Amino acid sequence: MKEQEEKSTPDHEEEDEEEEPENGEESQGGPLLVPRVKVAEDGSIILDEESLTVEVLRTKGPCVVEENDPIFERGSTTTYSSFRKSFYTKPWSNKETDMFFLAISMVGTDFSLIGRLFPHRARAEIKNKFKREEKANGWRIDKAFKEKRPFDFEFFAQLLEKVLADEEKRKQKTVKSQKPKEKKPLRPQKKPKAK
Amino acid sequence: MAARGRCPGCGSAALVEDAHYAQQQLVCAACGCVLAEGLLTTTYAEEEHLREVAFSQSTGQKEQLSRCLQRGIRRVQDLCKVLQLPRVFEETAVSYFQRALQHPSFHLVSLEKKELLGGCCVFVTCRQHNWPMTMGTICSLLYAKQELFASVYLSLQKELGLSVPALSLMDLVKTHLNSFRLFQHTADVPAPFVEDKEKMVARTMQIVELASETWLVTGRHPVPIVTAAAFLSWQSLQPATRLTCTFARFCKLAGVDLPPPAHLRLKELLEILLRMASQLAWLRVFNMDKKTVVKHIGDLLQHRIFLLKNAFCLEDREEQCAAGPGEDSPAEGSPGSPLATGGAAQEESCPSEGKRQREGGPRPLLPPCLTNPRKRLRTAAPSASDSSITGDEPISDSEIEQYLRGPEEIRAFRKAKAWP
Amino acid sequence: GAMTPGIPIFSPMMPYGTGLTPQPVQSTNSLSILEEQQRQQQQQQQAAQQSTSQQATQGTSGQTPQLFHSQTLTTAPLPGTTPLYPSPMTPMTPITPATPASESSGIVPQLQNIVSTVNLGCKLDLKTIALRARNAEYNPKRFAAVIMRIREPRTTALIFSSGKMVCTGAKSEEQSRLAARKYARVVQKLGFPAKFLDFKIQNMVGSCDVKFPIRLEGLVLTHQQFSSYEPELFPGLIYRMIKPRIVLLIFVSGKVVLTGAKVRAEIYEAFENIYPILKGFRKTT
DNA sequence: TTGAAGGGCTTAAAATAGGTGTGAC
DNA sequence: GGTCACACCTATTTTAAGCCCTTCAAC
Repeated sequence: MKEQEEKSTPDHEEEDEEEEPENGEESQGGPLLVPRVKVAEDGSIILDEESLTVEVLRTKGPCVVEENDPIFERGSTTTYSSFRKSFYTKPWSNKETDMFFLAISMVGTDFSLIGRLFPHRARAEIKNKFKREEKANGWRIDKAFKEKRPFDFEFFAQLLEKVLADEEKRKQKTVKSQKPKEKKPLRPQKKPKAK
Repeated sequence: MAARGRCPGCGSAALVEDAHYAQQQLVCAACGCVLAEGLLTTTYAEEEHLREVAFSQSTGQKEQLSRCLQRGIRRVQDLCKVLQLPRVFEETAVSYFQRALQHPSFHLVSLEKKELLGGCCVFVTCRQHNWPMTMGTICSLLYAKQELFASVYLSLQKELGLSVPALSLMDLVKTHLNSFRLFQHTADVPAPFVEDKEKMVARTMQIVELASETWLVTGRHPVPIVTAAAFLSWQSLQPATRLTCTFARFCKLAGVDLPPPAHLRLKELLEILLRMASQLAWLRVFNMDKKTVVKHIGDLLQHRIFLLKNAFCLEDREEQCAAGPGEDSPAEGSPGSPLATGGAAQEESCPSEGKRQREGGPRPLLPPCLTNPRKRLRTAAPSASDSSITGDEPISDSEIEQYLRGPEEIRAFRKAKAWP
Repeated sequence: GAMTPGIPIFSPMMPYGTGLTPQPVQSTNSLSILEEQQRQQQQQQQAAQQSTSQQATQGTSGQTPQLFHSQTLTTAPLPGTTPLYPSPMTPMTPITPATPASESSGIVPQLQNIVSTVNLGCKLDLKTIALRARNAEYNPKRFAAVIMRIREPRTTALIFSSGKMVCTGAKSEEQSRLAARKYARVVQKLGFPAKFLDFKIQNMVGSCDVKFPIRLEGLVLTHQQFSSYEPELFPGLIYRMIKPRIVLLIFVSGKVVLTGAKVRAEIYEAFENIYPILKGFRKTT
């Protein structure tokens, strides 16, 4: 389904073939390794953690790993896994933040609805923005909520577009100053209908 | 189906099928790893397909065992084989798995989670035998999402009441260094970069130990710490030719990943080393920086106990200062406690705050999270009115009405939301 | 302009007496049933608090005594936490609660979040609520409840069509109750015959700072049966205390988060229990 | 080429509840 | 094969510290 974390162990670690696969025979003898955990067999209680006798291996000798080299040498892949779900959120500029407060005064705290006012922002981004502003500038949230403004999707959409376009223009200008380049029109008119 | 056709152990694509056991197996021709069906190369959805075939031959098996259990046990066994773990591990892991599946908490979990349960059991077994297994390794072998594996592992630990020892950093050093290709000449490893494994392991362990003593390890991912320590140890063993090699290049030619946190660990280690160096008279004249201090790591490690004691105010002083950097506590004291809060301006009362690092000035040895200012959004300090609320205050209509919409607003919103 | 709800009916006079208003105990007027229920709850809570320690009442009053002599809490050799001296075989970890169990930490955990529930006692049309309240959000496809927020006390509530409500974010029991009453009033103003039944604190989260760093790897060794420390997953140590049944998140920085309490005394008791243990892991050696 | 910074995720707890996954019976 | 009884997703809150990912700034 999803991806496939590309770099699935690309290379490293193929130089250890001298290890015999059938390992650890002798390691078996180490009774110290498995102090308890005998469990299974009788099926019954196994390992009663409850009785707090559990204690733990690490306290007992370093055992296994220590001289079990043949196996140990093989080492684990230790591939550092990083893939984790997280979506990048574009930082809110001052102007966009102003628009956020305007939205609050128009619709209140319906983040889903506000999300519709910000086509490029997901509902979760709106909610996080709200929580963040609440802590950093709680008074602005209060002020915006009190200043009721008539809800006008059209008006908001056009204003936002203008604000974002200006911002983009400014950014392009910065880039242009360093490397003159053609400016492309941003945010081409999109559905104006509030629906 | 992620990386079907590739051995997770060695990366080889030379896989052959081998009919042995009741199921067919995929075996890596390069390293001999058994990539059992379903365990490493299929999803549970695909396995539903394979099930018919596999179980048609398992007639003699205990009819009691559920398919899930049988499959799971095989998974555990196969995983143990792939990891080439001692035989005892397999038995222990299987018994854990049986116990887990029998536990009411895991009866009804999703297949996706059951899939990982076996891996968790193997992982727990490794930990209990001091086998330096990381979650990253297990997850990559299972093609599991780390956070999903984590939730299954934590619930297994919680529900079965297992005591799982922490991963030993010292053991991890030995294991992890084995994947560094720096111990023999190869095309991409220049002669001066080749290092003796024993020497590097020994020094890396000393550095990791130093990191542990100086609060750089607690709460942090283990692998990046080892990676950073390995780099420092490698550089210091032959600084003349290696000091100019960057961390990134080092990892690249060693053929290992460079996890992002490793950069931070390296930086933190160098800071500690610099402070230690400032206590050595014969090094002070050199005006050390994070580059040159590496040359003297050998000396620093040798006298580390003495140097640490001198570079930081340990123990006694530490206890007094510890409270200082701890920042604020606008609320810490207790609602009405006059003493603990100590007035309003508690901001930076202790002189040993933040980055102020005047040369050698003894500063308490603390975890970086306490040393670094780290600004954080604080909820506004509780006001007097907040604490005097009884919960029975009268509620005015006007207060409630501010939350209500007027008729026209309602009309506009009904339209906006497209509701009738 | 005055925003008058389109739905009249209810109006601003009936609310009084529905249980949403003061009249704590000795109410003599209408809706005696509701009042009775409230009273019972209060008594239950008080009883619960007393059973653990009478500190609770002091704490709730807002003026927590600085000293916080918790005799009743720590005098007993840490009841549930038997593991103080876990296994005799622990290598060289001389750590043992150095404190004479009767000594107080002098630190009072601060409540950070309270979760409470209340039954409004009537079926609700969530669409209507979402449409008429500007502090509400409703997305049945995403989540089957109206999410409502008020500014004072700053809280958030989940309102279900069954009439059940969850109030979150308050920093004290009283704030949580006041907030819940306000939500109920909003719902009433929208035309529903909301009551205020079975208000109950379901969870409390507290936090504090012991002011010294903690060796989590040492703590997990001697208290393994209660701890889970997996730095690969989370930087804090998860400590599941048995009595009181509280979960603590313990960090290397000395900061501690306590959660799972039904009454604040449990938070305090749990901290007093863990404090002497933490003191055993402050030093490097 | 580096880092710093900002935003969001991880962990714990608890109630609320519909829709759907799951497996025993 | 249907019922039963859970799992478990969505959502809310809050603290802790670390890690991930992106962007943008000095070199």
